[in-house]
Amino acid sequence: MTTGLQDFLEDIQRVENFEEFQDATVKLRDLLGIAHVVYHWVNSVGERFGAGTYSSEWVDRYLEKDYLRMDPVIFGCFQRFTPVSWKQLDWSSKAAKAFYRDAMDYGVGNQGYTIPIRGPNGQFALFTLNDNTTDDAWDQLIARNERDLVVVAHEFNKKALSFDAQNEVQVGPSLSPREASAITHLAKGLSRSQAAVEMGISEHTLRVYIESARHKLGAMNTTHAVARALSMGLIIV
Amino acid sequence: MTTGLQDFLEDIQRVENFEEFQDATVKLRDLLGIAHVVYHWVNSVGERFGAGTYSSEWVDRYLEKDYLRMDPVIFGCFQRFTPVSWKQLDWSSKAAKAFYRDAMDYGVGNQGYTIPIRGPNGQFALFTLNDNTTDDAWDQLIARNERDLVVVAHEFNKKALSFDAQNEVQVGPSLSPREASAITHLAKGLSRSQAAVEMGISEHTLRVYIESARHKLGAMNTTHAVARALSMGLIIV
DNA sequence: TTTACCCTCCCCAGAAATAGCGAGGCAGGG
DNA sequence: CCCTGCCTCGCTATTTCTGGGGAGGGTAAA
Repeated sequence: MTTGLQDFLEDIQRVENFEEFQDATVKLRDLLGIAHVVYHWVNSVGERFGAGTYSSEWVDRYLEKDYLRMDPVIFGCFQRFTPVSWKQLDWSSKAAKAFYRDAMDYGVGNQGYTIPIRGPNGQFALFTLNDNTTDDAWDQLIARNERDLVVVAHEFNKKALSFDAQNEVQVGPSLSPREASAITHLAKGLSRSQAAVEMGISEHTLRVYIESARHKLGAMNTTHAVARALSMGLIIV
Repeated sequence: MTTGLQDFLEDIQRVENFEEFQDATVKLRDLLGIAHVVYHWVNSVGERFGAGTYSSEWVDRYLEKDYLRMDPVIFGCFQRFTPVSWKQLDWSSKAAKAFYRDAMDYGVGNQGYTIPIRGPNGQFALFTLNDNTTDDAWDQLIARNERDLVVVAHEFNKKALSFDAQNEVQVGPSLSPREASAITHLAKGLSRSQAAVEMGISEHTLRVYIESARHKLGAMNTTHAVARALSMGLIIV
């Protein structure tokens, strides 16, 4: 560790509740001398959890306007493994530009760096640093802390997951091999009859797998089941 | 960084092909003075990519016996976010015990530490350290390198992903807001009629969006379209 | 201004999926 | 040994989707 982040890691590990978690984001912000530090996650059921230094006005507006569905940071990170500087993202669409302007108006800085983190059952979280500064200054800050930040982001996520585990006793469903196979074929676009041929079983049997998978996944129909299996990482197309 | 892993990180970043990737695992093994270092990724469909210091006999046997389906390391890591020591896993089932004995016979050490890593589109990889030593010695080694190893694991995965990306020339399609919205509702489990109500339009209109999205995505049916939109990261449920 | 894409609405017939019931065999863990 | 979970197959009626065909108006870029 080349900066003071080493000590900060110890702090995170002592976090025991949401308030302390929130405090940790503030502390990290001050430590780095930047405008904002934010952690939030989106899970496959649509629940959300977040902490950070954005103003509550901005958070409310973000939710109200459903910016989640047009935020280039979300989209960019969703398709990527590596952290991204916001500059690298595609802000060309009209919606994205409007969103960007709106964010600035609510005190979000022009420079951002977001680390995507993925957990079990399709959990997807983002850890973001934000500031108002020049490209050069920002790049230097990132370059200096790049590796440590990955570790910090993971520690934040670990904590967030541990909070969540208290509430949810469930470990997420799992599919039997045949169920997974059936759902996978459907996700590839095969009809039930085609999938049955592919698997060498009767369509009736295949249907039982789909039904069974549907129930395990708590899905209302086949399409929903496929969507859930995909976002929980139970199948891969 | 508290160990020599700092320099090693530079090495990984210079890796340009599979041979160098493989060499990097060997180098890390020697650096840490342990028996094995292995990176591999799992793709529940069966595709795999891997590099490491396990003997080819063991790798072959692993595949031949389909150990992927009963390996407690795979299972454990799949449900977890944090790295695990193999000791913490559940080795109580008959199949797991047989697998463990077999692994020992093929030169795998009794101590293991595996870091799960998840990427876009349900990518799931494992980075494993392995050695033959006492519990105490192993715990100390891990404690000393815990954080650095997370970074190292991520660098390995980044490289592996970049090799894979060379093969795929993807310039995905994009959906119009209404199309994306329609597909998102279907992915949430709504029927066409429900989704139409939700969007405040007629079911006929909704159908046009779905059709249009289907064509853009090159999908054979609605389920396929939803699956593609999800795995391309075009929608978020 | 033209072109292109987006949003909205309509009809119909055939294909496919769904919900609800059933049955039996086989393996593993407690 | 029993129980649970998995794999396999069957029937029927109802609902939903799919694949064609239309039409008109809006906005934005070329």
